[in-house]
Amino acid sequence: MLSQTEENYLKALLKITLDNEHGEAGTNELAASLSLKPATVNDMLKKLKEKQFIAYEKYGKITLTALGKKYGWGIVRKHRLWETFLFEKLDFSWDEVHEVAEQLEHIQSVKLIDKLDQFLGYPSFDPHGDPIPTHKGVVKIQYKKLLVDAQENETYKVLAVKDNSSAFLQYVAKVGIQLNCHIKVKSIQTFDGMMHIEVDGKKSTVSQKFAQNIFIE
Amino acid sequence: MLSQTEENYLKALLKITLDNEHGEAGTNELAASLSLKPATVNDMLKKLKEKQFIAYEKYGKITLTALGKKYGWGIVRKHRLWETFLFEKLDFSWDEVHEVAEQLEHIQSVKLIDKLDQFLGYPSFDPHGDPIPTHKGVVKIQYKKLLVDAQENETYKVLAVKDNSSAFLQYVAKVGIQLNCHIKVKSIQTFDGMMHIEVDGKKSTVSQKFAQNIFIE
DNA sequence: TAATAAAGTTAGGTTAATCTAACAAAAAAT
DNA sequence: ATTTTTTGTTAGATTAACCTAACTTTATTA
Repeated sequence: MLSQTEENYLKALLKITLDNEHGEAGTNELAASLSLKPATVNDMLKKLKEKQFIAYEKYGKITLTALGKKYGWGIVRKHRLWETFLFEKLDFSWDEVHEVAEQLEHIQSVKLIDKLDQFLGYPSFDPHGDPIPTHKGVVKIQYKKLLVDAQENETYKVLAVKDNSSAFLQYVAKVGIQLNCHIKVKSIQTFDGMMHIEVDGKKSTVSQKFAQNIFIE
Repeated sequence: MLSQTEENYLKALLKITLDNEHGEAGTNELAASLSLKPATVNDMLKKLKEKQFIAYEKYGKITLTALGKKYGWGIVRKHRLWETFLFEKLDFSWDEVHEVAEQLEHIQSVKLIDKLDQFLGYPSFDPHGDPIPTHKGVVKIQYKKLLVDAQENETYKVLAVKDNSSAFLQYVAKVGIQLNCHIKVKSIQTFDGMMHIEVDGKKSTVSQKFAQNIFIE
């Protein structure tokens, strides 16, 4: 069985390798993502390699093995199911679910997760619009289009958010954006990418950084 | 904030001090209850005293302070609410809830527990018939009568069970005993306390040890 | 009450997960 | 093609939570 710490490493590695082109991660990158020092991470990498969760040579890049991906996706599944539970059943807000799910994702009980899945009606997406893997394994629905790629005078539907930090999600909520809502792009400032948008009749101006974190179609 | 380990010590101490006459516990007793060595426990006792959760002098008995009791009951509350959730909402059986609740009780989020309490309809008892403390604090409903104290040819209602081990609970279920069901005591063997009982028309013979673990009225 | 047993303590050691400081290798820039 | 910067590694230390072995205090019993 994996320790909570090991689980967190696998989850972080999964995230990084999915974001990066070649499915690779580096020691410093991983350390930053876990708020740890590279030296600490280096020790753990040896352990994870030993346990066959990662493939990795000295001074080389890190990749997850099939086993590592399996465990990583398992944690993501638990995280997203718990987020859905908190949001749907316990009336947690969008930005509150993540922190508690970070703890709940480490509970060890296959039965618990499968029963929770059933109780929630086998949801396909979590409150942030991210897909929930089934108990069989990976589900990979790739959103490609971001608000930053939008064009003037077009209307788009919000599918998911990229950043799950509570600072960002509170901002998102303030602008009136929810999952599946429609955003009309009024105008885009070519100089700095600032965007004038309208959501349910409410007008706002958002930064390029903001627009890089909203998935649309 | 308390570590999971510290929480387990406080929970065990609460249990022991409630069971013992004078509200006291001993190092070896506590060690046995946690499946640890006395030397290990001794170290932790110093830490818990330092943090003002227990009162305790070298070679003396251990008692919980008001602060220690408060935390201890908080963990019991969480444990029993999660057990109720697993039993009521996720269809876990009587004997399966304990193990998973042992993990869930350590999740840190006041909001989570209060929302869970609300979601469950502010239950007063967990699936074993044990009272659930409110968010204000301690609830102490003392059952005094055990099946072992029953008399021949009388019928009793089951209020709770004392032992929560899955071996015992599976046995209880096999005999047909549920919370609030009625047990008719047909006869009692004076030599060894063996008891012939009937539950919903189903006849069984149970040992004195068994009868010492069923609360009745 | 003295001997024995039980309960509790201390000292020293282990492992997992972290750190800092110093070093080595690889990549980027001049 | 050197130098510099970035990235990654190693060595040695720390802390929490555990252990064993040896010891001390308190309680029990003969």
